[in-house]
Amino acid sequence: MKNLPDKTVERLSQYRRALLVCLADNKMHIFSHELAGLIHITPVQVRRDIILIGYSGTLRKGYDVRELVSLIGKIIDTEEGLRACIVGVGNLGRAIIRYFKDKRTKLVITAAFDTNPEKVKCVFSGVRCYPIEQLESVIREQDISIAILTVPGEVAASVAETLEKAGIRGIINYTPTPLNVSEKIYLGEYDMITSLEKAAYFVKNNRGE
Amino acid sequence: MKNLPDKTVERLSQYRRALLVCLADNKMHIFSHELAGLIHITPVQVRRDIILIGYSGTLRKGYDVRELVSLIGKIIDTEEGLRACIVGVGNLGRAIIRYFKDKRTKLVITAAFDTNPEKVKCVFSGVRCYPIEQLESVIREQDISIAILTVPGEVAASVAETLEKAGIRGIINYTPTPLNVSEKIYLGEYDMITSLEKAAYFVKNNRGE
DNA sequence: AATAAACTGTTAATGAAATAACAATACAAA
DNA sequence: TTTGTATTGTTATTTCATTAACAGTTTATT
Ligand SMILES: NC(=O)c1ccc[n+]([C@@H]2O[C@H](COP(=O)([O-])OP(=O)(O)OC[C@H]3O[C@@H](n4cnc5c(N)ncnc54)[C@H](O)[C@@H]3O)[C@@H](O)[C@H]2O)c1
Ligand SMILES: NC(=O)c1ccc[n+]([C@@H]2O[C@H](COP(=O)([O-])OP(=O)(O)OC[C@H]3O[C@@H](n4cnc5c(N)ncnc54)[C@H](O)[C@@H]3O)[C@@H](O)[C@H]2O)c1
Repeated sequence: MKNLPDKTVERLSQYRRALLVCLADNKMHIFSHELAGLIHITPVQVRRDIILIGYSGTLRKGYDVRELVSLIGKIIDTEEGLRACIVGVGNLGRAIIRYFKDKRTKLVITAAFDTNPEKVKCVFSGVRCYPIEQLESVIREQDISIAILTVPGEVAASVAETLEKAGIRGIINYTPTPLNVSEKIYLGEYDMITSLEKAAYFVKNNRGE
Repeated sequence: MKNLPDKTVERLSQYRRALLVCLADNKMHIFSHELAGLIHITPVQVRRDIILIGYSGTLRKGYDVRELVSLIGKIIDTEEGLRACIVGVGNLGRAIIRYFKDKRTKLVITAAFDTNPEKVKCVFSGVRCYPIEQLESVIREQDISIAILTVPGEVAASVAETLEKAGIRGIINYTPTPLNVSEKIYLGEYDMITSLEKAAYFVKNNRGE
């Protein structure tokens, strides 16, 4: 499959989240306008995305939810699954560990790291916390591809360097410190202040979404 | 000032974050390529954004950091400041409260809400937690414009409804439940699973950022 | 049958965002 | 001076994303 647009990839993830809720409700088919409504976009966009991934629905019946979920899985997930780790088990790190627990089978948080001796060896929502010194060895042993960075901002850069040496392939940075890593590594930076300031700007200017 | 593009608004927030670090380092001028490097974009884009907000630098000297910070403030912030609240003081809620503490003067978290009697009346990083029953009155009294939603997914929709009744103008939803609120209300939905799955997709396909 | 309604799928048009190309100018060095 | 260099600011172009328009199908209804 050719490279999908960035935005489509994001929406596929959202579609799947919504579709899994449908499945849980025993809803087996869904129309483009229903799916669109669930995530606040237009039906046309849903259909375009779906065409883009090479699926098609049946007229007057909509899309088969299970098939669509499975196809999105084929695109986003890997056969063998990917493993992720949390670096920095503070409030945010723990929140994320707990949130991910049992959410996905092909994308699992398998390890956490911290410097605090009290946290090391603890198990948080089923995830073992290792001392930061073992970061490299654990990442290699467990074949962890993605790291979620929730350490204090001051140490983010040095931790990122260690992650790079350990052969990590993607970093999600929740730290306020922007990182500089090799081009080869996928880097996602998320700062809640930006989210909130964006909201503030739109509220100030009386613009809805 | 005319309505700025969405993306520009986001970048302005990022610029300011970076610029504040510069100021703290006593760096008084900055070139477009320096600022660009700090947030991984191109110098041209920085210059375009800056032109868009009606500022101009001086040749061979770059942009005046303080002036730029102040101008971005004029755009994003309001004179009197905006207030925000946290609804749901769990791990995530506490992490956010702590993170925002003392970060901005014009955008402040002034209240938190929870149903848990043990949390009510507690003060988290300087922010008082009120019982959810007082949500409406506190929002009106303190003139809170933005709510950050970090309650369990199951109650998100009903809390959002209460927020709407209380006259909230923006909601930032970290809950996995997509919300349906009036068009008038700014709504930002952020799901970490989407961020992680996006990372997984790009890692799988060996594409960097 | 014929007609209407409800969808999907596709192509065309528009709009937004990013990039490229380059003109203009200040400063430094020769 | 003159020339070269670094940097901003502007316009043009390209790319990407969204929306609009509509053609085509299936089903239900008369
Ligand atoms: N992006 C956002 O929106 C957002 C929101 C909240 C917090 N944050 C940031 O996320 C980070 C974590 O926030 P928090 O509230 O959980 O902080 P926290 O202080 O509770 O947690 C940080 C954890 O990192 C550990 N740590 C310190 N140095 C370490 C190192 N070198 N290696 C490994 N672990 C180390 C600490 O022991 C602690 O457990 C901070 O940088 C904070 O600014 C970001
Ligand atoms: N978007 C993300 O990336 C992300 C990441 C982690 C967690 N989450 C979500 O954020 C939410 C909070 O996560 P958490 O780990 O902090 O959970 P948590 O269970 O620790 O916190 C939830 C808090 O909400 C309170 N609460 C429950 N019902 C309430 C109500 N009706 N009104 C007000 N408060 C109420 C609880 O008492 C608790 O304090 C969950 O929905 C979780 O799925 C999202």
